[in-house]
Amino acid sequence: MTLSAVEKQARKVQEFRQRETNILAAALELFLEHGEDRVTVEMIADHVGIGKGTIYKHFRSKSEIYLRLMLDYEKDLADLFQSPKISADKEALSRAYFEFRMQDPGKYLLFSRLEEKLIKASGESDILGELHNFRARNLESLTDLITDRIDENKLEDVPSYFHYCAHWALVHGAAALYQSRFFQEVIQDKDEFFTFLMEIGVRMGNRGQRGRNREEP
Amino acid sequence: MTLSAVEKQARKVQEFRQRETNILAAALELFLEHGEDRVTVEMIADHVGIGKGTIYKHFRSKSEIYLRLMLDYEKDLADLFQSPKISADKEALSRAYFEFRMQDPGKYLLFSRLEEKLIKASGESDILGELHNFRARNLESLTDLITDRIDENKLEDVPSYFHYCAHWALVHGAAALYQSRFFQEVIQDKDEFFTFLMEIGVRMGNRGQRGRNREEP
Amino acid sequence: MTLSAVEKQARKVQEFRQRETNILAAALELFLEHGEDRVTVEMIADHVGIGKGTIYKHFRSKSEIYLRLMLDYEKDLADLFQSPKISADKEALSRAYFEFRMQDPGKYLLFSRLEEKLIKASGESDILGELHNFRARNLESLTDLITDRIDENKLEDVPSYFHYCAHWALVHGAAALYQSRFFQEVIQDKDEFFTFLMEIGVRMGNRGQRGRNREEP
Amino acid sequence: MTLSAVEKQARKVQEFRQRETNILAAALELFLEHGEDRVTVEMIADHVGIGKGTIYKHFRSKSEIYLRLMLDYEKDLADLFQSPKISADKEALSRAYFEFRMQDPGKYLLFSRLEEKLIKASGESDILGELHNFRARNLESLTDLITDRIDENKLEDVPSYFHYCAHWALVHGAAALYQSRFFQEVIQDKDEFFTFLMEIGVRMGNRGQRGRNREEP
DNA sequence: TATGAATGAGGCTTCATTCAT
DNA sequence: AATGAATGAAGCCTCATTCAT
Repeated sequence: MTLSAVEKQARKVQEFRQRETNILAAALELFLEHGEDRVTVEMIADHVGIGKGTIYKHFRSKSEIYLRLMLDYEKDLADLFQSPKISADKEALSRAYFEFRMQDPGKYLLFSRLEEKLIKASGESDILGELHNFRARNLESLTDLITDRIDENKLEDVPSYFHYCAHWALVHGAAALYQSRFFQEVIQDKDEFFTFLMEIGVRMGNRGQRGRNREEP
Repeated sequence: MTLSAVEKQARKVQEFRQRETNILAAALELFLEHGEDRVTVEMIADHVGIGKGTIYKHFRSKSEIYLRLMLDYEKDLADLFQSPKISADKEALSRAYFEFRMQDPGKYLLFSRLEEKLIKASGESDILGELHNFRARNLESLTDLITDRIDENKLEDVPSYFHYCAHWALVHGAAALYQSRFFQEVIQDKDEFFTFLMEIGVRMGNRGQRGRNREEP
Repeated sequence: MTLSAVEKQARKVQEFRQRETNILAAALELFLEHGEDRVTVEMIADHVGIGKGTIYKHFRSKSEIYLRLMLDYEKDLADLFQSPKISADKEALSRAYFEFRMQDPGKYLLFSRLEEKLIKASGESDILGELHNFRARNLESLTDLITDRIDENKLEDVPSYFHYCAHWALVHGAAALYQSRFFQEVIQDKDEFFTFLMEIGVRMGNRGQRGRNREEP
Repeated sequence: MTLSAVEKQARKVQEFRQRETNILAAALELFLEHGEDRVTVEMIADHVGIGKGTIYKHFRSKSEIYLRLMLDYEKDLADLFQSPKISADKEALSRAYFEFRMQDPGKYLLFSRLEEKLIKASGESDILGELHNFRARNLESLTDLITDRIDENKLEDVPSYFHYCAHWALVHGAAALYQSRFFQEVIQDKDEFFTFLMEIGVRMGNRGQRGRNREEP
């Protein structure tokens, strides 16, 4: 009987967590579909099938939903950076990073936008501290990887952040391109094009040849 | 006297036009400073020193201000593409484009954001048609330029939009990078870095060498 | 014709001011009737016959309505203190002050409550500064009056604020008593009683006789 | 075993009562610190260390907590009125009453506020009946005391409620004065001042001398 | 044409109270 | 009896847009 009580308690907690997950999922879905500004807290609640007030048991404000979503996404990215398979291989990592962002460019850009928004709204307060710490840690491991490659003369000898920032820029732009209504009509062969773009990204900053062209005589 | 009446009329028209310019300038300034969502029509009017209603004599809605601003910016870009000096030289054009966007990344990203917003808000209606037509025309001339270079074996033989889209992506990412609060702390030598990035952009997609390659014979 | 334009403008301003007055009057009436917490901004608007938003053209927040009401009331009181007839006669002033507060005890207590509320809500910010300055100025003139009377040996020789604070306390209590549902049933002859109380207030702190006892040998 | 069951039952009841006391104490503390409007039922529960729902096993509503608190306070006052030592001596009683209210003016005013609030909120329903009965009983004994003193020619010959109501007013005002942010800066010597005020209260309404009169032979 | 007062839909958030476990 | 998650009414405030002058 005591066990059953414990079980019940556990189930309750479980359900509560599940609800949080549901809220986040619903919010994300709606944000992606309509844009975060056109999604109200009430819409999210309705979409989950709960009351408006319940959302505020889980999140202090709409902004906190933004934040949680961003954090979760950044954590997923961290897993990538820590994955033993690829975290040691600069090219593999480049590709994995590219693919991570591009597997849902809308999501990536959503978070990009949210970050700006939160920064603007929060004035000086350091709401995004945790997020930025996270990201900084991700980049640290990169620095090592890049420094090694520079020492091996494979990468151009510039500050290591040149390399990863350049890569970040290309990937970010790729996502924006992917989402752009205008370019959607221009880019007829998406797969081919983004493969092309990814290869540029992978080789970008290589010594003696910036780009992916190894078979040069 | 009739002349004076004509003159008066002309002055009036002149003033009216000037006011429009002022509104746009004020709007742009405020959007950049506070973010478009936190700028009200009233703020714009106050900043120009006119009444709120007057703005609606010039623009049907706040969105139309967005649109006009975007259009004007795109026109400036068109001037670049038509400039005889650089429109024939792919590298020069690349650089000029990069610099055009990066001379005020905040502005560029503002319009990027506004475009998304308008698309989301307008549903299916084709508000941005004019803008997109404009842009398409700009790209057309590019296509020729690129095709020629491909024929000369200078550029990789892929559809020409591969080239300019890749370039667009990099530039877009560069702007985002420039504006990012997080990366502002990472990138210590902005000038150097963005020169590095521009050079990547300029050579990107070149045959036999993707990127800039100094030690090439 | 120019005149008529000017007149129109003046009338507009006049109407705008009138509306503000109406809002304040409506707010006061409703606050007194239902208690400030049970009165919504919408109720006030409805009572005036205007839209909710209009209220916010005149006042930044509900609190600012509180504040304006309090300030207006305090100004009325200031007129009393500056009135040449009574401002020189301590007893007359006492009576006038008593009567001022007691002519609408509910109003007085409303403002008393609002003051507490604003202080609690505003944390450290000095919203009530203007109000308190006002009041302080009112008290200054009192200090002189009282000092004189002390020198004439008419009032007990204690710090002058002893006198006016004691008086304040009695008047405040009188107002509370007047409004109290419980004491409304106890006090059968209101006029007589409050006259009695006022006389106590007037003589309070007199030398050799605290109270209104004239028939002392 | 039966005994133990009885004991258990007794302990349960005991604990239940204790919890009620705790709730009331926590509520009072929080109301005093933050103001009753800014204290939620949840805050009270947290402060006691129990669940929010439990509070509703003890009190039907938040208002009922108000009521119980007020009643308890009024009971404490009743003890004073019934205390044999002072209940026979009008002056001692005056002082004791003054001190009772002034030993925690914030508490006194809190209940004063709550009473108004409940009256306003309850419309016509007689929620405060019990409280008022209580209070009326307290005053009855006073009436006798005062009547005696009037017969002895010590107090002015006015309805006895004149005397105690006047006193009530002064004490109430004293409490308000004590709590007032504005007067806190004015009154530099609190102890001295409130002693002064109390003495006024004690002698108030005395025959031939209203107030304390030191130079009496 | 210029104005700016008026509007009211709509968004976010709070919190007393309920109720299933 | 105890719990605390869920609820939704209700309140405050914003702001794009309209319209009478």
